[in-house]
Amino acid sequence: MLQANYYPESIVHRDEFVREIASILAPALKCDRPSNLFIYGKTGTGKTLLTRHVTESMQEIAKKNNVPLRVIYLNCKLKRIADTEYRLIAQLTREFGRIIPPTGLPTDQVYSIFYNVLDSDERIVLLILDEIDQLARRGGDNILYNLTRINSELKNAQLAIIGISNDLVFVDHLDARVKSSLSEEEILFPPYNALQIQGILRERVKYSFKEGALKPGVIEKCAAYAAREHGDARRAIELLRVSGELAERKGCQFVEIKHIDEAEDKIDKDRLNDITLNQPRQFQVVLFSILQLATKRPQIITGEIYSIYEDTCKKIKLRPLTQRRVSDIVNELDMLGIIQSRVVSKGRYGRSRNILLAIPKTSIPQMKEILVTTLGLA
DNA sequence: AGGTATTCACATGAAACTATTCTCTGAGTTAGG
DNA sequence: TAACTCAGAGAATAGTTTCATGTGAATACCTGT
Repeated sequence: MLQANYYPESIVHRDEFVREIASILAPALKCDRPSNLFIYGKTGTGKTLLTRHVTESMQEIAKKNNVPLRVIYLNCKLKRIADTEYRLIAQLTREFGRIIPPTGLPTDQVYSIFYNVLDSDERIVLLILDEIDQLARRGGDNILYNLTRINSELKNAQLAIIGISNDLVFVDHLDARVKSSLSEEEILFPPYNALQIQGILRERVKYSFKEGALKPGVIEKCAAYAAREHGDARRAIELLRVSGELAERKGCQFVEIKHIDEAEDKIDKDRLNDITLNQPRQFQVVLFSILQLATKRPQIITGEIYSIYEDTCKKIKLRPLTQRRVSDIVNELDMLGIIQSRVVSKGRYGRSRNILLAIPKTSIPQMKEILVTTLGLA
């Protein structure tokens, strides 16, 4: 019950935003095109949740009143679904019941199929693009440009876009035209504070824990922990869930504060192991090289990594990648939060990236172990 | 001493390439009328 | 002649390589005092 994809009935501490979103989108219920809406805020602040909540209830009302309203939700980060221009349009077209192959067609052809289905009936379409920043990053902004302009080509249907992003500066990098039309309306979601997170947790606890299963202070501690991490409610919920599982597995009657610490530890470890196991081979080799170096000294630079990396490749008979690519891989490991890197100039001695391991020392041996076995290093 | 100019060791960007998966098209083939 | 088969052309994509250009400050190299 306490899972990330579970959408609660009631929404706590966000009434004003519900109202705001609803009022912006309201014209859709009268068959008018609402303004495009752009919502941004950090992860776990309820952006997606609220948007879906509002649009879902709108859909119900529309159904009752026979308004031809269609809401489409797409997460642009989903690999192989909607993360490129072609796939996005293809997926949209599929939403209208057409079958579009995953590859093989020219993009403009898919566009025109999409125009046709979309325009085949009179209707209002609300397109929710979650993590829209990913889309713009990978595909450039002409996808968004095309989408925002689409209305002028439609005769019957009308399309409004709701963009959701957790990158706060994302809009600034957009083309000015796209920017202005995409954010006709803007809403900023602030992070929750500890008190609000407590409220959210209490609400959820009602459904997923037995009465009195939590020792006093547990919720407070969870909330405090999450608030420290920029008010991410999702994290708080996950923490509570894992604590519950741990307590249960140990046969404890109550969830206690110590379970939270254990849970925190477990979540981190699981995440790390998961990443290490599921990365492509080349990533694993790079990571292994970093680990090798990191045990010797705290600060590492790109050049050192590359030479160790080359040696390792030789050992396991893997064709080494170029330095250029390894540099990118290091960058991606940074994104994943395994390392922390910073570009520094060391004057006469060049310019490089200073790399620090961002994982607890205690889990290094375990990670190494995993890598050694999966890579087949003797 | 103070001021420029160099220089290192990569970073960062853009374009082009490779291999894979998939569609569409049209020529050639086959089977039935 | 209609239906079928199958090779070839063309797309999209992920993951790279190639080529080109950028960069910040510790040093080297002046210059005039």
